[in-house]
Formats: sequence, structure tokens, C-alpha cells
Amino acid sequence: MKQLTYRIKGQSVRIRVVETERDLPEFEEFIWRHEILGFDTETTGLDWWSEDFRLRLAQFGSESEAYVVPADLGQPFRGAVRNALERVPWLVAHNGGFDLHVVETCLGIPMEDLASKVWDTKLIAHLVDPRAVKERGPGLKLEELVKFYLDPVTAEEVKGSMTALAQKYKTTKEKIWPLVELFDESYLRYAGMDPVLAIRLFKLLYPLVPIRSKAQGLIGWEHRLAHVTAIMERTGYLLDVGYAEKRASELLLEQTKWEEVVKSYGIENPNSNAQLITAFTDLGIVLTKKTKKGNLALDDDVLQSISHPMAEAVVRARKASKWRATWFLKALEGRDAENRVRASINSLQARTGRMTISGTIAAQTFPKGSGYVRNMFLAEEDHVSVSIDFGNMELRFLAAYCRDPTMLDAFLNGKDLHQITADAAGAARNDGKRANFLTVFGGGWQALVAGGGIDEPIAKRVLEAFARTYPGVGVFAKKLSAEARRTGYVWTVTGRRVPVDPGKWFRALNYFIQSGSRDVTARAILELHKAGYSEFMRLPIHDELIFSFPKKHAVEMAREAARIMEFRVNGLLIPAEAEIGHRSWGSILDMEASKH
DNA sequence: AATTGTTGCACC
DNA sequence: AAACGGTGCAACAATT
Repeated sequence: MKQLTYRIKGQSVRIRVVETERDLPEFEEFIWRHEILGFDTETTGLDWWSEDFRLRLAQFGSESEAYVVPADLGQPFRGAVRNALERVPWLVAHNGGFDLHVVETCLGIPMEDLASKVWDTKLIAHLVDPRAVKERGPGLKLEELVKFYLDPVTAEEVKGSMTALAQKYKTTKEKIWPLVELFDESYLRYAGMDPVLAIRLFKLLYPLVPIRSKAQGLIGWEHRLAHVTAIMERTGYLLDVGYAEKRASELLLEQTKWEEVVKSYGIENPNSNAQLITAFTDLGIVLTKKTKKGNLALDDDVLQSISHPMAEAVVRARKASKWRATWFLKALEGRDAENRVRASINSLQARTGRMTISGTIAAQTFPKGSGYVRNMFLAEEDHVSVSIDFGNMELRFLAAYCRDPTMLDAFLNGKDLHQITADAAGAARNDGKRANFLTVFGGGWQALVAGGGIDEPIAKRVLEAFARTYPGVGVFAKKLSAEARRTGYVWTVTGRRVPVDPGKWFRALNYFIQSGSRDVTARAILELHKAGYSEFMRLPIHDELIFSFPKKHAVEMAREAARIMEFRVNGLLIPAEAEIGHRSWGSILDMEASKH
């Protein structure tokens, strides 16, 4: 048994590393002594679905003691880890969904067997304070939380030790994981400290979760939700490789063609704004639009306004290259041996709790104009793709809680809210619609003008008409802003506490609506899980869920799933409607387009 | 050469 | 009286 120590805030942490079979009884004895332990794994990477993915180390820790087990050496170490996981009543892991994927694929313990005893410090931390570091919050990553709540020196040392390790092995922090020697001392120390930090964070953060959140059962709710999204991750999405490859090469041709045009004007790289700004200025074109940091902007908007053949070529070359790399190559490179791709579904991520999807399937940002990108994702054999989305979710949510009579009446009696707003201002329906959505974001007339196609007097008139027509919205927004100014927070109906930045009190309304709507989707996912729909769910996209249903039963299943998703908030129904496509996800969009 | 910041762009 | 909310990622540029 190798022994290492680590000092955190003057306290000594003992890290014991199992080296041989003879060390296992002591490890097992440690496991038996504890009711709750921190847990973490070190692996060859993050791609737990890959053929060559391996579990290297498994670590268990209390607040002052950790055991590191070299699972990569095979039996009997793997069995010891398996037994420990089954024996400990409670586990604490940071972003535990990942470790459960690892344990399932590498040790054969189904996620379902462990999920109910795992506390996830990422979820707990979010309920305490959801803000990212760049929002001047604690962040959600383990290292960030350690820095903010526990000990900045430790956070710095952990980070530093990985940088040093990467240097020692002449590689990057990203690529070090499969290369580092299993018994490298700084690797073992880093590995051993992780479960210790996780359980320390858990003990510190749990009492900081607002009483209200606990009373409304949010902690358990978020853990159950994370489990269902982990099931979606495990299922993955079948990729139409032929389709994706065809589109990728088609886009490469397109990209090359327009790059040639750009080059004919002496510009090497259409993605370099610096080169382009110089070139356009030399041509006598005056650029005025600025970026957020005050530099000259050269976005699509600016390029459209330039009447020079190079401007159009730049737009086309950039678009082809972005689409090829971001959507098609990403999916092709990330696929597994069965041609499935897996998203990383972060079930509780944004400040408002909104989920994000990162990694191989950036599903939340797929172009929606046609099925061009989404066509590469297929329902299972003999299945069809189904999308079920909530109708007018955020505006209905607003109406339900602000209780404005006109707005409520519109939704209760199937009237056209956008037209009502437009009529009140004597404006076009589309301007009414934009004003309605702008209210949800908390924007003023300037934002309406910035959106284009509307000048100042009309923008002002439409927003005045909005305020006059739905006075309840303004009253409600004021109430939330005042509360935010007083307390720094807005409380959602599920008992979630959302911090509002000082001086930005107007955002309170948006946070209330956005977070509450996210919770309606979250509820839908949990109810669908209970009803046995988990294996058919593919992805959540804010107000929409994507499914693969057996062709034979698609109509009934879609109808039932939509019924399960529908939910009354404060008495007002948020309806859900299903769209059934052919086999590819994109076919849903293409069928819709051909209808109109 | 690797990491970090900036910009632009895809979406709800 | 004035306030446009929430994301992730590719590529380039600047920094270390």
C-alpha cells in the first residue's frame, strides 16, 4: 500500500493507494466503516462510448482519507471497486452522471442500480448559486467550486499539478489521461483528492441549499431528472453516416469554390476579420459597426451591406465551412462503433436552470430552416422520428402568473395574441409578435429597432400599445424587479432561487419565465420516464422533446406522450403537439415545409 | 506550442 | 426613464 498525504487548510489528508491484492482487505474495511463516501474515477478520456475507453483508477474518500484503486489492472481490483459501489449506502460525486456511465460500461453495474444513492455536487451547487465564473459566480466545475467555497490554494495546486503532468509527458492537459503512468505520484495524489473534495463540498453546500428549494423537493427532483437525461445519453442517436459524409463533401466543394473567389481579390483567409477589414478599407469601403469590445465588426449584417463581390463570397465560404465543421464533421468524428452519437446533456446548467447540450450533438443549435442538418439523425429501424413541442410556452407561462385578463383571455379562448398586440398599435402582426416576445426578454423599443425592419416611432407605439393592452404584465414585472432589488433574487414557482445581477433588475421577469418554463419541460421528462417512455426519448430542446417511436404505434404513442407532457400552470394549460416524421429527424421539418 | 480571449453564428 | 433573456462551438488573435 502506497501512502501519500495532502495538506488542505492546515489539515492532513491521507491518500492510500492499493498496489497489490494484499492491500484490498484494508480498503474493504474502509468501505465498511462509512455510510457516505466521495467517489470519482480516472479514465482514458471523456468518450465512455468508445471501444478503447478504459477505467484506470477508482477513488473513494471521506473528508480526511482516500483510497485509490487501480481498476485498470483488472481482477481482483475491479471486483473490489464493484463491491464497494454496491456496499456503500450513499455516494457523492461531482457530475455523477459521467461516473455512472463509466461504471456501467467498464464494470457492468447498470446506472439504474446506483443512481438513487448518488448525490451530485454539481446539482447541489447549482441550487445554491447557479452562476458561472464569468458571471462573477462560483461556477459549477469541481475546481471552480473548490476555489470559491473550500480553498483557493488547493484549487490552484490541482490545476498546476495537471499542467506540470502534461509538461512532464510532453503533451496537453486534454491528452494526458491515457498516457500518464498508473502509479505516477502526482496523478495519484490528484486522483485521491477528488473524492475528498467532493464530499467536503457536499457537506458544505448541502446546508446552503435554500430551505424553500428543499421543502419543494427540488434536490431529489433534479437528481431524478439527471438520471433520465443520462439514460438519453446512453441511448444515443443513430447517425446516417452516408448522408453526413455526402453533405460534408458537398459543403467542402462549396467552401473551396467561394474561397477561390475571395483569394482572387488577394485575401488568403475569409475567416480572418483582420485581413478582410484591411482589404475592404483599402477598397474605400467605410466600416462603422463596432463589436462589444469596440473593434470594427465584420459580421453577416455588415457583409450584406457591402456591394462588392468579395463580400458575398466571404459570407458563402464562411457559412459552408462552419456548417461542415460544426454539424457534420463533429457528428462523424464523434460516432461510436455502431454509428451512434452521444450528446452530453447538462440537465441543470444555465443560470435559469435551462439544460444545455454540448459535445457531439449540438442539438440546441441545429439550423431549423430545413431538414438539411437534422436529416443525419435517424430513428431506430422500423421507427419514425417524432417531435413534441409545447405551444407558446413562455407567453402562456407569463399569462398564467401575471393574471393579466386580456392575455389570459386570449389563451383561454384561442385568440391570436400577436394580432391583438398588433391591432392595439395599428401595426403588422409580425411587429405585434416581436413585441410580445421582447417583453419576455425584458427589452425596450431600442431592441425592437435593433432587430431591424421597424423605425423608432412605430417601435415606441407598439410597446406603448403592449403596456396599455396588458397592464398586468407591467405590474407583475415591477413586483418581481422590486423583489430582486430587495433580496438579489427571483424565486420561481418550483422553489428555485435565481440570482439577479445588481442594476439589472428588469431581468427578473425573464428569469421567472425562462426558469419556470424549463421546469415544465423537466416535469414532462420525469413523467414520461415514469410512463415507460425513456427508451424512446432522444433529446430535449427547451420546449420540445425528440423521440424515436416504433412506426406501428407511432400515432398512439405520440398522442399519449403529448398528453403526458401537457401541464396546467396556475390553471392555464400549456398544450403539447406532436409532429410525426419519417425515419430521419430532419424529415419532420421537411414535411412541415412542404405543407405550406 | 498551448492556453485564453474575442468574434460570429447556430438556436429557444 | 431605460434594459434584449439564456446557451455552445469554430476559428482567429493575443498571450504565456
